[in-house]
Amino acid sequence: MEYNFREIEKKWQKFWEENKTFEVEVDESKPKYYVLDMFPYPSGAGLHVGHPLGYIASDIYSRYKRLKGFNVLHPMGYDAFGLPAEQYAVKTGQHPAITTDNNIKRYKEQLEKIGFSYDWSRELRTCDPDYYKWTQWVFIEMFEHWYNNKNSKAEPINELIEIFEKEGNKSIDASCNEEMIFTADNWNAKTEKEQQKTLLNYRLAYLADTMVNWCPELGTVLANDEVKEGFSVRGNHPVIQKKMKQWSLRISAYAERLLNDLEKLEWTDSLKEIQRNWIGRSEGAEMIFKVKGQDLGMEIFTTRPDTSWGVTFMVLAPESDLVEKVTTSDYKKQVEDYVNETKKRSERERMADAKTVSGQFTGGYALNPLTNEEIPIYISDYVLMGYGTGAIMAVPGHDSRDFKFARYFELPIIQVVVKEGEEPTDPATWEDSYDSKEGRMANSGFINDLNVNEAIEKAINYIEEEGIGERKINYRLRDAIFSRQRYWGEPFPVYFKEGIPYTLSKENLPLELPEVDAYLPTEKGEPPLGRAINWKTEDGYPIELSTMPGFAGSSAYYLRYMDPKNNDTLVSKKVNEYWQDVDLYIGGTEHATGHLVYSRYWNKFLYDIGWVCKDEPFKKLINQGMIQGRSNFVYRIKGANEFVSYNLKKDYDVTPIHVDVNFVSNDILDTEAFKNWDPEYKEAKFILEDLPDGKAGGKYICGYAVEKMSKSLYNVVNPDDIIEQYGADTLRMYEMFLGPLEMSKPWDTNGIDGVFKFLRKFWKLFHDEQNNFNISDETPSEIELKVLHKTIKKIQEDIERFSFNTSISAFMICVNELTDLKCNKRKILEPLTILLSSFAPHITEELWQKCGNSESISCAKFPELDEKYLVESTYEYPVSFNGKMRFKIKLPIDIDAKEAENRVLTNEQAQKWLEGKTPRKVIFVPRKIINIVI
RNA sequence: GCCCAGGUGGUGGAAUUGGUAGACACGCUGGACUUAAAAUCCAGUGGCCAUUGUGGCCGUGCGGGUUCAAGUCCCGCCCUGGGUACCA
Repeated sequence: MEYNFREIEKKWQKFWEENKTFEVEVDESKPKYYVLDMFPYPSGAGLHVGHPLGYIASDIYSRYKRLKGFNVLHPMGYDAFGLPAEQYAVKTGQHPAITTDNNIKRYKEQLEKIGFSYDWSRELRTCDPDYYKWTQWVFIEMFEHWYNNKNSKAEPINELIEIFEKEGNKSIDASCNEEMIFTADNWNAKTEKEQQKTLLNYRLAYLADTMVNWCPELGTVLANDEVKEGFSVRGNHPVIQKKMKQWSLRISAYAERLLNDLEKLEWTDSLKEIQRNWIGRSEGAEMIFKVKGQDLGMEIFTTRPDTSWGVTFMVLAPESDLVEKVTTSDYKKQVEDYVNETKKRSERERMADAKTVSGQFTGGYALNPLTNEEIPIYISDYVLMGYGTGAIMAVPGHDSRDFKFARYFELPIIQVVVKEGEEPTDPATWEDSYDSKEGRMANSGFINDLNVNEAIEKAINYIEEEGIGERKINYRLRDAIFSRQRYWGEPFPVYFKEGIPYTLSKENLPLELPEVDAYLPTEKGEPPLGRAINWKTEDGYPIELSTMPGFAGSSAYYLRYMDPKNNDTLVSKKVNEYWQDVDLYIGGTEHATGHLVYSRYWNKFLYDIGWVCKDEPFKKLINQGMIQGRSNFVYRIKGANEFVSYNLKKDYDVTPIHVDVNFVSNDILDTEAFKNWDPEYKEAKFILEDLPDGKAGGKYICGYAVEKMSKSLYNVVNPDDIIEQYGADTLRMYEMFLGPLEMSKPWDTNGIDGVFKFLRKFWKLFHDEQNNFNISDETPSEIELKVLHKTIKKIQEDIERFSFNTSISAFMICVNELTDLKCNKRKILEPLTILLSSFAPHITEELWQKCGNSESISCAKFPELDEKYLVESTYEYPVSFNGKMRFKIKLPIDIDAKEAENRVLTNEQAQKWLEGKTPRKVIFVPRKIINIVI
């Protein structure tokens, strides 16, 4: 029988489904292992060949762990809320639920063809009310907790209220929005409404006026990670800054833990680095500069309090509340004009303009608390409201932006740091500020002559002693904006009473997404939920109109997979204690600052309140590389319907045109398919390569380029087509064979034949020349056992370090060797089949069954490595002279250095290279090399 | 600007701890089988030079260095990809 992959793959996919082969339950008798893929957003385009790369890798690892005796949880689901389905709904009127459902069906069909070992009974989708009930539930929990900095932990808001009632808030160290000190009496005298307003400043999920990224085109606010260089990540629309009342999650409270706990994780250094930069910890001091003639302080943050003697002016962000207060009447008009101008400019414009200096003097002066000198206060858009305090002390001598500003407005520049061993120079002669991370202090009072690090310490201590300010650690990480003015997302379980938000009772969850007549804002400019009929509580209070963002549903999905059908809780304690956390998480690096930060935060919160037993969700994480497209080009002669082959194009004036890669194989164009592609090319003529005999009329060779895989570049390859032609086992192995998992690489179908040939060769080992199944029960020879055990060792090591491309070449070597040995012995082929089964599950199930096994091969045991078959009695040493390999010599494995030297030097070939000289030195490295120095 | 990866034949890549550079494939060339094609099988394939054969020199982005020995370690540069940014 020939290797009929179509029949075999269908048969075993059906078998796994019917026998629930991969469904798992809590089983205390076995160790657990949790392998997770980042679940996909089911887009309308379906999967291309790049998407399954990570899924294949995780599936190989899952199947391997199962063979090793682990109880493996390996689920799949869909991140189903999101913008594209909603935009499609706006265009066509089709309900996003229907679009999403169709897309999911297509995804699942495609995924099932690849033969993954998912436990499909645990499948979940974030748009399912039974699922988002728990997203809403966690939101309510966050609303009901505050962050206690003293314990570095989230605690119930009720306990906070008790403290307020007894002693006010003076002993509280909370992560909160700006808050005045109040006493117990103050608190108790507040009305319910006032108390609720105050509590909102403490809640981990809070409603507040915030500067937000507003995207007018999408009609919604976006989180920082959803904006890149002033444009929305989805759709690439301009984004502006705007103050709006929005829900936020107090993720900044967790900044320190999110940063420190990175050390515990087995993630790549580059990914940890991205998160470290995103969290952006900087150490320094917060200082207060008094405003001259007013009872008013300007709070600033600096990492360099040592340069305080070099401060010659102050700058406020135009959006700062202080602007109005410090501005004198003489400058009111100019300041207002400048503020209005900045407001009009988008973030993008401000950035593009980074080189032009702009700003405005306010007329106000501040007092430098260290020197008591008067310094002018300016406003400028190079100071951002969102970082630090929205105000800076400017040190033009040692900061390039301050330097440019000082030059422009002709403000004084003072040098306070001098490079070691140099003398101060006149700043008037400088072309730029002097980078001052190292050096010695000058012109700086009592810290003169100290080096920078000592000076920083001494300055901070002084500032604290004098009550000017305090040591402070600042984070770049902002609270996560949690409202979206969209339809297709989780509704907030929140209603408003006198404008104050209250959460629904948990018994009433899920709060289901209501029907609307259109997926657009209302005439009043409210979000689409403003169109919902009767969108209020039983008591008639209005319900929140925004919905939650995409990352809400993906923040705890890994927990829900553990216990997906539980109606009483997100995940039961017992189940959580068994599965614990994700042992291996595979997905793209694009989630580094979004999902991977949010879900760590979400998980830490659930850990604080005792719902989960691990404070980090993903122990080990691997980022698979992107599969890029490999586009092909034809070269059209300008003004003609004639195409010239790649190597001849230099003689013509041509335009390169993308051609569908499915008409091209090994860069050779199928000219007939090309003619039929588009009526425009029906009459196309071709100038072909020369044949070897010099005559024209050979092939049409296309050019190529590596680009993004995209429909518009005609370089999309659909896994369904590959499976139809070669089978899923070939697809799986070829995707792994392409190169290291983490590396980005172009998809090139050309090499796939090699893998396909390998599987057929493997199949042939089990069959005789007439294609009859034929294996022997003879005892294997030493050499056959050596081939097998060499392969067991290599495969095991490679899988453990996720080096799947090298495992595949090891399989190829093994099958080539067994073919040469004409080995068809059961004792060799059965263990080899198990080894291969995580990579190529269908063909191995089939052969396993033909060998007479009744159970699925996934229930087999991974073959034991026996080192005794690998023991060698000799080793072939490479012998090099002055580092250059010259010949090889076979020597006993246990030979000592002296004996080896003897044997080598007396060797005939060595004589030739010694040229009669005596070697100066002989280096003998056992089982490695012999090097002779002459 | 700053931070992180990476640069090896015609192509994808291998070399796990400093120890034989180019495993395994693709492609290409030649051959067998065939009326022919496909499939399959066999041989060759880093570059240059020499040759009846044995062979020699060069070679892992560039320039230096350490070492008996460097793709691998160190210093300086160039290039590609990714992250991030008026971050005080």
